[in-house]
Amino acid sequence: MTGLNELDVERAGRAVAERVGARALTMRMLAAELGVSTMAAYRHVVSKTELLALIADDILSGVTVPSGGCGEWDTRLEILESSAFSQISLVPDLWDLLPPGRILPAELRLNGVVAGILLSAGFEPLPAAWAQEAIFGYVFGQVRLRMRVVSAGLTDDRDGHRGRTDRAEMQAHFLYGLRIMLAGLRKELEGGGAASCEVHQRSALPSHPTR
Amino acid sequence: MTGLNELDVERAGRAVAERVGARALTMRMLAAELGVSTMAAYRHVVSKTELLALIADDILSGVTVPSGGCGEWDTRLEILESSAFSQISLVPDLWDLLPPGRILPAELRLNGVVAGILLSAGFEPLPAAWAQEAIFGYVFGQVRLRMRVVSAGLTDDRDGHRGRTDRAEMQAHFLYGLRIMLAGLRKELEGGGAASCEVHQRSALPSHPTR
DNA sequence: ACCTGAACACCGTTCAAGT
DNA sequence: ACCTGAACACCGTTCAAGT
Repeated sequence: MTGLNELDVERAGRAVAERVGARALTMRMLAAELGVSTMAAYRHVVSKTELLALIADDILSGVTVPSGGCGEWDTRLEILESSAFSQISLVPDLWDLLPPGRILPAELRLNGVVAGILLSAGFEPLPAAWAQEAIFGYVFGQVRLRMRVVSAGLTDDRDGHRGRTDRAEMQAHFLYGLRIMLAGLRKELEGGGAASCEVHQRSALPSHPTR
Repeated sequence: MTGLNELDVERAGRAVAERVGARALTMRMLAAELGVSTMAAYRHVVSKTELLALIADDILSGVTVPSGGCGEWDTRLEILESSAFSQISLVPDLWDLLPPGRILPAELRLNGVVAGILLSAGFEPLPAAWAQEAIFGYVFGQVRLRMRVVSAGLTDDRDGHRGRTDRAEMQAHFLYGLRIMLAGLRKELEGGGAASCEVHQRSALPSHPTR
């Protein structure tokens, strides 16, 4: 046929990464998946790091963006962030290996959507940006925590459907915390900015370990 | 002298990791820091992974645990988690490289403290556990986000104290989201469990990317 | 233009020696 | 018991050839 193209490489990379995790993914593995020599992929992606960025962008593009008339702002955020959580969970380790200081196009788009939802809810621009980062931080942190927990609890793995139960439980835990956060945001919206006061008060937090 | 011991190795490892990050830390670098051959450290730590676990445990041991009479439950949580945030931020990449499914002793201890604070606040055991995981997830997620942002914004780095400003701003953003979360928890405590309802309702979340 | 195979500069770690 | 130096099995990637 007419040879590889970037999409082939990205798809194969994503497939392998979903199976074994982004950390274990190897350029040689990728080549084997494509049935091609080790260096062939480099004709279409400049580096492994860049390949991972492509995959991550693709995965974030799969996040469900709720339409405007899809309920209150908090329901819309819940839909979006739940989808983000399950999408991000698809490829283990991927978000540990992304090039630092690099914002993916899909990430930017999602940030815009979330900011829009928060603004429509009545937040001022600055608090909206903070809230958006707080939520995103929560999502990423939960993905990380879940990975660690899942790895830890493989003892009762006798029947095959334990993994399924775990996924549902993961989602439940994630949703619990997300709703806590949304409740806090709702309160912030009504009560008027209790969270942002006195941020500069405690300038020197204890950063010296006791050892 | 009487040679190396585990503490020497851990301290040198931590020092190097704080400078260059846990990802860039190399066993050969560590040896150079210790003024010793590449393999010498292996007499005292079984692997690089285990060394990182030691460092991480040490760092978490430095988290400030507020004493019982130190204000309301939410103030105590704020103190503890702020300290956790700044401690965890000390060594870049460390929490990306920790052995999966491994709970550190210091982590266990902190979990216990947080759980105790939540129980004393009036949470039932199960919601307390969920809330604790939600908070921890947030903390880890913020550390990750901050690393990415700091790396991204190195353009206006002309005067030397830009890093300081960033650190303060990081803390401010972190605190904002944490207080949102605490406000949500307070509401949960009063209003009675709106967050945990209907977690099994939406069994199949959209996990198929549009591509 | 696209692919290959050998090679390079790393890495964590094993192993046989040295003291 | 502790340390060393060479070596091994990987990695991502460069480079000179091949078609």
